[in-house]
Amino acid sequence: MCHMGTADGRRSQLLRGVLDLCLLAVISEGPAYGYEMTKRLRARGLSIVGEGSIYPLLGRLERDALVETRRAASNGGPPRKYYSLSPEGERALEVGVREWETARDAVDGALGLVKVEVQPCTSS
Amino acid sequence: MCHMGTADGRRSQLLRGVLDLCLLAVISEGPAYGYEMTKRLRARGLSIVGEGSIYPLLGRLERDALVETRRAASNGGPPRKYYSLSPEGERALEVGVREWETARDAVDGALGLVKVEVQPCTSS
DNA sequence: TCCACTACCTTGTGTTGCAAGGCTTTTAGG
DNA sequence: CCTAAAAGCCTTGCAACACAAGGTAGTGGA
Repeated sequence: MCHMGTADGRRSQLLRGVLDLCLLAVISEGPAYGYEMTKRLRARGLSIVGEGSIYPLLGRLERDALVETRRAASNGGPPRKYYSLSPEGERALEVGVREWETARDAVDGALGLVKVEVQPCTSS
Repeated sequence: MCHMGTADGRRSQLLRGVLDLCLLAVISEGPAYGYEMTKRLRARGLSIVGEGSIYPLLGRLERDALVETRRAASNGGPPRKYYSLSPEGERALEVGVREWETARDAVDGALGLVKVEVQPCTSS
């Protein structure tokens, strides 16, 4: 067996409770299969997301009926399992994004990071 | 015994790995005792933070020598345990804030939330 | 044949936020 | 004096979950 335990420590905990949201967001932009999602997420800055993280998560999303699955053969390798959002999944994504924004702003406030009001630079 | 378990569900998980940072940030603005920190955090939008969350966390911060403690009598009640940042704590706060910003931006990107570039409105 | 890549999944472990409850000291009411 | 409430502190037990590691299966090239 193998166990390393604390690989990155804090950073891996920062994604708690948001990874499923990220997955839903990725799926919402078009059906995808698990192996590809890790690459999509990695390309977006979530560099540490591995397969061991997302497959249990995808299973949970499927169990909660937030995603629908469909099998399709691949050109080289085992058949892919494509995930797409269910109507409930879309709603969960919207709700989750709002929850994330709220929590994010609260943390920014607690950390003393100034929230910048966006104002157009028109010469009034 | 008592166990409720899933009180809020997702929202409580969003604070994973950031609560200690929030605590360090609160302490960095002046020594504080635990009971008061929950109120300070609540006033800043972290409405769900309870004592059961922060006391084990404060213990961990103390064990890791990120904070220093000092006892002081209170006007009514048991003596307060004031926490203040150690030099290591200040450094950990800086590093942690940067990690949070990175993770936050990555999540924003993965969720498709547009990042606004801040530009000063000076008449150049 | 052997290796590498694609693609899926499971098991085990450590961290940690939280509910619930208990302890101590002081002040207020009766 | 006795009780109750509040201010403070702390511990126990649990469930959630991200991750490392490893396992399986199919295809194609050296």
